Amino acid sequence: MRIKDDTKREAIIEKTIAIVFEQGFAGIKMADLAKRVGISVSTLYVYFKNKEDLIVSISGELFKKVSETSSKEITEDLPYKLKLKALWLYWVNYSINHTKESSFMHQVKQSPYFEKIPQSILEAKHKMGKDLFEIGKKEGLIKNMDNEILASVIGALLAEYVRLIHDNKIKMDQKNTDAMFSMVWDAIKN
Amino acid sequence: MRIKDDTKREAIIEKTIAIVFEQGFAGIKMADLAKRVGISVSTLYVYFKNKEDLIVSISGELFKKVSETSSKEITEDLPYKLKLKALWLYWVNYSINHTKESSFMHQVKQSPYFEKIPQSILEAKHKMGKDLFEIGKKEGLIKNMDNEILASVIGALLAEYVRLIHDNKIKMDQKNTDAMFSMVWDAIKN
Amino acid sequence: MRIKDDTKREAIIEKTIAIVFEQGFAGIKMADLAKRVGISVSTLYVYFKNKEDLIVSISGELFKKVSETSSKEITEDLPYKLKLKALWLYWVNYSINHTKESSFMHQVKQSPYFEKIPQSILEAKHKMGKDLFEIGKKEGLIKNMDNEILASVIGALLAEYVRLIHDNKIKMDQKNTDAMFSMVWDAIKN
Amino acid sequence: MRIKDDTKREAIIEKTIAIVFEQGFAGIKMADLAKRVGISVSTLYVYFKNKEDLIVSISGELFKKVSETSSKEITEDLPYKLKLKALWLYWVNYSINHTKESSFMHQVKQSPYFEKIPQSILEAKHKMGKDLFEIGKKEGLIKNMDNEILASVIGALLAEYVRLIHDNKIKMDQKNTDAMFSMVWDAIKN
DNA sequence: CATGAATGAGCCTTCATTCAT
DNA sequence: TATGAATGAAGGCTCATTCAT
Repeated sequence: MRIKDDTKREAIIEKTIAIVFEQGFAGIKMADLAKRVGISVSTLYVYFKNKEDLIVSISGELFKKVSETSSKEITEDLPYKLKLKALWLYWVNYSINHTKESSFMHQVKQSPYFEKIPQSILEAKHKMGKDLFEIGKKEGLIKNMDNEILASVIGALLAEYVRLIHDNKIKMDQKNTDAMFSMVWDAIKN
Repeated sequence: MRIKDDTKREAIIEKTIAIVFEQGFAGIKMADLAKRVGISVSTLYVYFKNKEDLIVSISGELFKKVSETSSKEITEDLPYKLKLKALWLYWVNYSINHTKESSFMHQVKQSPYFEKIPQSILEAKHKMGKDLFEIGKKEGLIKNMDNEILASVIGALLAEYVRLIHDNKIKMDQKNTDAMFSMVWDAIKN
Repeated sequence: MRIKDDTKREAIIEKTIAIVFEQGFAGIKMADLAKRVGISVSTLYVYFKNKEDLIVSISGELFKKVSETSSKEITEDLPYKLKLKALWLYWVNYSINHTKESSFMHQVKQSPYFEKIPQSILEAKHKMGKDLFEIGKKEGLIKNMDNEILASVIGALLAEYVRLIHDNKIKMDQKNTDAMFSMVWDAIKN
Repeated sequence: MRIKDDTKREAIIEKTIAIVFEQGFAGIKMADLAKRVGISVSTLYVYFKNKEDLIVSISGELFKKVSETSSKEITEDLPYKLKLKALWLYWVNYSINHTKESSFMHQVKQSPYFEKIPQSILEAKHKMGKDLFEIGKKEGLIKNMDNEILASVIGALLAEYVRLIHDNKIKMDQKNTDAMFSMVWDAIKN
């Protein structure tokens, strides 16, 4: 018996993300997806139980990967603000270079599928932010606000910056990036 | 002949907004909507040409109303920061008190329906922001950035605040509101 | 109380015929028709019981009028062939000058509505043809065939000629008309 | 995987033609059709893209088949008139034995679907007639008229004959067929 | 008589999912 | 595992006709 083809699974994921980027979740039609991947509809169901499983699985994997790699980006021996900026820059770069994946995650967050993602995966992401914010607050560098708020604010401004760049409203150069981060920093600094 | 009931149109709009709040645009089923309103499906088509017309019409009316009323909120004789804060507060209050409408508008912005809204309606909204920002920049009070960016940042933070409140992550009290606005102000101030 | 307006009835009939000419029977939408006439849908139902009644009534009136006027065209003191040609010319002219009415009658004949037309009206039409053919056959001028066949053949060639003219495949000039009639005559003459 | 059943496609076509024969194009209801064939409605859409595709495809196939087989009927070594008569007889027979298909083609010609039939298919049909008429005209046997007219006349008389037979107004025997063809011939001969 | 609102009954089409090989 | 066929369950929209003033 043939073994499930990992390449095929990757292809399905890639095309799904592409479709969501282009047309949103409502744009995922199992038949279209299969055609884009170059397999038959039924084969889709060999790799994913159903449409929801497809989306939730992809979401989980994306969130997991992002939180894993970004936690590695935290360079220990840097002043707090620069440490944050490094992370911020990493995120901006990731978002720009992985536009489709970012878009996917963003859309998932506002969709009913988000609740179906295993809590464990999301917690890892929260943990990292929590640690970082607690340090900043303890050192009196950033506002003493709920982590959720701080994360939201940073996330929102990040998303806006990326959106503006993607829509060609502004360029992503040193100046704009610095300006945008200074807004972020000014917003949360004490 | 039977008299056209203006209440009926209002009811359709109200229920539509409620559905979108609960289940997003994909949740609008003409049959369900009709049932909720207490009319027959075909009657829906007496008031709106089709589903798209329903959504776009409602969107247009919402944006129009919001830009009209909020422009009235700009109190002339107040220092710039307070003027902005007053407007910000108005928006926060509007968003909180009109959660569903806000959610509707937010969702429209990210949907393909947004492009179908008559340009004239959206321009009015842009105009107000533009005027306000130009003054602030001329007086050297806020960062000399593209209006689009400033509006995005303020909008994003506003949306986040409202979302946090709605999700019961934080309370909407004087302290939090002030803190949030200070983040906004710090982000854009010079 | 206002009296049923004969002008209005005529207008309905005229517009119905126009619609059928442009889009066939399937193209008759009561709402469209009303709009074209400039009255409300319900008013349509004041003048005609329903859609079928509308079509059947119009058909009946058209067939009646045509058989009445064309029977007047039979000039008594002419040789048989010329008598027939005169009638043929009258029909051709009528068809050309009343393209829409002709088209309507033609379409009715092939529709289920045809059977609903009162037999009495159609008989008058048959009678005229019958008389004419009987004379021709008695005098040995035309083929001794069933009247139905003769009428069909003449009618078919007439319709074709009119169609060709209407589609601009040929012009309606003396030459073509003569040629066409000679085909008719050659076809049925003894 | 289940094997696609060619019989099924044929069945759909057959039932469609039957419906059109009985009730015209307006009588085609996808649900009824599916029930007649004994499949589900959605299966219909596996074989044909939509209703229009169903009708146009069937039309195309019918016209193609007819023009192919009838062109084979032209026996080379026969005097012109007899060659024409052979073809005419073939058509009459075809029309009688394929009443429903003939009716379908006749109705398509007068419907908006006709324009959707690939030009290439129709051209083959035209070509055959053209060749035949040109020979006749060159030899001075038939009237020097536009091919379109000649074809129309023959077609119209053919259709009438078939209609009369089908409606039981006359029988299809040697005598009537000969008489009818003699009308055709007399109409077009020089 | 005149009318605009209201509606029920249909009809076409889409699509995720399952079947059967 | 892989697949094309098959389908049930919707969902959007149309339209002739009736209602109520």
